[in-house]
Amino acid sequence: MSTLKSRLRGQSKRITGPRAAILEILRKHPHPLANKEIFSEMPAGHCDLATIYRSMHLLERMGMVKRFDFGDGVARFELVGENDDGHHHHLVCIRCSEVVEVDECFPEEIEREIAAKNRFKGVTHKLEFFGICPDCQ
Amino acid sequence: MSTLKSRLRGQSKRITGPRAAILEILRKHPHPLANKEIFSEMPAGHCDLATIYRSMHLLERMGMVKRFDFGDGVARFELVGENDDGHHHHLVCIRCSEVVEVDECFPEEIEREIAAKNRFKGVTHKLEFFGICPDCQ
DNA sequence: TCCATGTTGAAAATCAATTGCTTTTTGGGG
DNA sequence: CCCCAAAAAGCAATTGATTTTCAACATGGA
Repeated sequence: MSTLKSRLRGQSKRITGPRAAILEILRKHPHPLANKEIFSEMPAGHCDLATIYRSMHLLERMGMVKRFDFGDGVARFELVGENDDGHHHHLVCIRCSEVVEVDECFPEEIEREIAAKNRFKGVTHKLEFFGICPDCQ
Repeated sequence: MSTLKSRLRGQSKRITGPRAAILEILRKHPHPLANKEIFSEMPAGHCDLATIYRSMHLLERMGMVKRFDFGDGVARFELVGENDDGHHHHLVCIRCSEVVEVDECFPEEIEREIAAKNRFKGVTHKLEFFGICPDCQ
């Protein structure tokens, strides 16, 4: 949370109730959360949904959260750890939507080859796995 | 086109102007097209956008087109070749949106490991690369 | 404490995609 | 070649996620 404060201050952004609440909610959830889910986790006098959308953009720009796309038209966010760029992938059950974090990543050498072959710079990737979880089989 | 006819007939679906036009447009475009792009490529008395949306669902279900998601909230489609499941990936320029087809794929062995480790069945993946193309650097 | 500026709430606006419903087409049968 | 039921298209309205507008409000440095 101190990280949040210093980073926000560094950009003359303010520490507000909604922002702190959002980070608190993300901190206690191990999986990517949709804005609506964050919204419904909001304690009591919850804030406006638009505020959550705005906050997520801010936090994403600051590199404090990472956006994930499971292809269902809903953006989900995860807190990014201290010394971590948040780059990782997921295995999602197409039946129940259970999400498992995946440690494996696309091989760097191959990515470099792809970049070189096409003369692209700054190449990254988005990768998510889909399947049927043990409970849904 | 003959494939289209036989496949459509086989499911008591009809061969209509809009469907033929859509496939014709996809055939002459080597890259994934958004529904709106297909719409604007429509000759003269173009059909309704809703018809394109409905047709894409049908063609996707029939395995004649493949849906791709570049993370910008717009679905794009590509024609699937005869003896091909259409599974491949793209390298997209984040500046000008140029798209290059990528032959490389996520290593099967690793995908199998991921599936096994988590006891998931029927695991597949969505993978797209992003970077800056030669012209935009 | 005061003030400039960043933020929020609330409602309206966007945008892609979907759906309801009426009118047209398509294609097998006569 | 014409008829008809079913499939498909046109068109308008709707949904859902996300964004924006704008007035009211809160934060933090002076």
